[in-house]
Amino acid sequence: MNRRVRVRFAPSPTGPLHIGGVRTALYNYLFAKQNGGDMLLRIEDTDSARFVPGAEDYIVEALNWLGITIDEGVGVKQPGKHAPYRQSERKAIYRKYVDQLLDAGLAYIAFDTPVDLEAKRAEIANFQYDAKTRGLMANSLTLPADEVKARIERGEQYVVRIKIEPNEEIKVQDLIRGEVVINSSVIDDKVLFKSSDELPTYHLANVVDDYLMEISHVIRGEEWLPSAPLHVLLYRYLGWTDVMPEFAHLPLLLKPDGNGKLSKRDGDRLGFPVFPMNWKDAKTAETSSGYREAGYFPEAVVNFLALLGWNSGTEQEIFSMQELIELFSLDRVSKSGAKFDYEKGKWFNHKYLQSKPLEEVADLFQHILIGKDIVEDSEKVKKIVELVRERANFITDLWEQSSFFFIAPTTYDEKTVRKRWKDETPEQMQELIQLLDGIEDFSVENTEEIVKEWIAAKGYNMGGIMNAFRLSIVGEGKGPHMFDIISLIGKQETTARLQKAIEILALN
RNA sequence: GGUCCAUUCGUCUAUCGGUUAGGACGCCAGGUUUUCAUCCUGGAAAGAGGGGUUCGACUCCCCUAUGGACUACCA
Repeated sequence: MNRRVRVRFAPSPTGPLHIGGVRTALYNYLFAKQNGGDMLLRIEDTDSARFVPGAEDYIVEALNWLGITIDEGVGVKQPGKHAPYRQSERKAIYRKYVDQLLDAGLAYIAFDTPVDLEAKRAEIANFQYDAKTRGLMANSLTLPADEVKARIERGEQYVVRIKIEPNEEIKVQDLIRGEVVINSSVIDDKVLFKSSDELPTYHLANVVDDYLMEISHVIRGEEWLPSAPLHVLLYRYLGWTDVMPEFAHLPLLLKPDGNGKLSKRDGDRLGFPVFPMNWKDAKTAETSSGYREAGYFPEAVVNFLALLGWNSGTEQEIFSMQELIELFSLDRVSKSGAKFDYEKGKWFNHKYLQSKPLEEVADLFQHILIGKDIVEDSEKVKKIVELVRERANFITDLWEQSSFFFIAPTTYDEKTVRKRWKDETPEQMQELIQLLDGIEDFSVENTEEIVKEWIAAKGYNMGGIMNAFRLSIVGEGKGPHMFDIISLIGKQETTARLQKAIEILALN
């Protein structure tokens, strides 16, 4: 079948979008764009009880930040011809299909309350609502028609369940896993619709919407694989087999340590973000950290995520979104779950930080400086960033690497002092002050030449002088080339810092 | 418990019957450097186990083990 590629990302607004969901969205997007198709965003809010305000906006903003653009649906100015794209707003649409199934005898009404079901589960081991047990329950298959009618009229709550015929091999063709076969006897008569809120459950809403929205490919997490046969059956029951989308079930993102699927809690526990952006929980007032606020570039997050479960088959590791769109393919998606390796994520960001235009990085750093009430000439900031960025993984690391350019040290790293500040040092530094004070041209080349000549002439030890010099200027034994530093902070600041170091360190 | 999916270095992965099993992150060592990083070079590090099929299996099949998902009037 040759039809337009249309995929959807269909999250449930029960909280912030988590990184696994982001990857699902990304793969959908890459697939759609590669095939010149459409990417839809549909909000699956059929569970009124779990709805979280703000979650939808969060999802839209996160996708936007990452550069995963939506062509149709929620978050788009002109949502599209299949509006609305929020399932809660599509109530009226689903009822029709529920009735169609009911009329055809492919679904039935069940009155069993959660309490009844609980009791049955306690009573019968491995209880499942299916062909074997539905005869024991209170439903339109066991109750006389007039009683069913009466109960409904009385306002009794009910659900509509799919009627699964037992003992049939249901085949699902999966683009990643090949053919998956399941016996219909192990599928239970899933609830399709609940009268309590007049809303369908995921299974029905999902199939109906995918059909109506002309979805060609369903690309979703592996957790859906077990219910895929049910969905196949639903397409059949509804008479839509010929336009059933193709399925691709993505491997899961697993915890970096131990076992299990990566969860929201792992972020706090292991100290790295599992969300694209910060999220403030309205109830607990807790904030979960996000990649954006942690200093990640969206390109790095996309690149990192793209390679968690997919590879190009080459040894290339750095890909732009455009390259990913060109190269992505579902048959190079791996089948097994991927443990989430945060260290590699850092490396990706490091790579992007190095390859970004200097102006862009400097501009981002300026914002951090402003936040610290530091006002500095942009040309100078650019030079500083140029000197220190290779040692940073994140924009936020830049401060730690360069703070001494802006603020003179007030304390001196103890270990470095012990190692680098000798008895003869104060006198040497005093001489250095004199020397520097006499230099007119404070350029890197000039100061370096003069100081080195002085060291040689005096017969001093190069390392001894330079390390003490560094300690005085930086406050510890780190940082870029000394002459680069002093040329940026200037003569006056340099000599002042030396003077101060001599005074303070003399007290030890 | 049941059903389904999966299984190559610690991690992400390449390999689509014949390779010294390759790359990347991380780790270790060396080099560069006035320091710390960066960077460069090198190194250690893998086919879960057992049966088949085959001239030949990481690769195909079966069993076992292990991991994971699902098993709600949640998605």
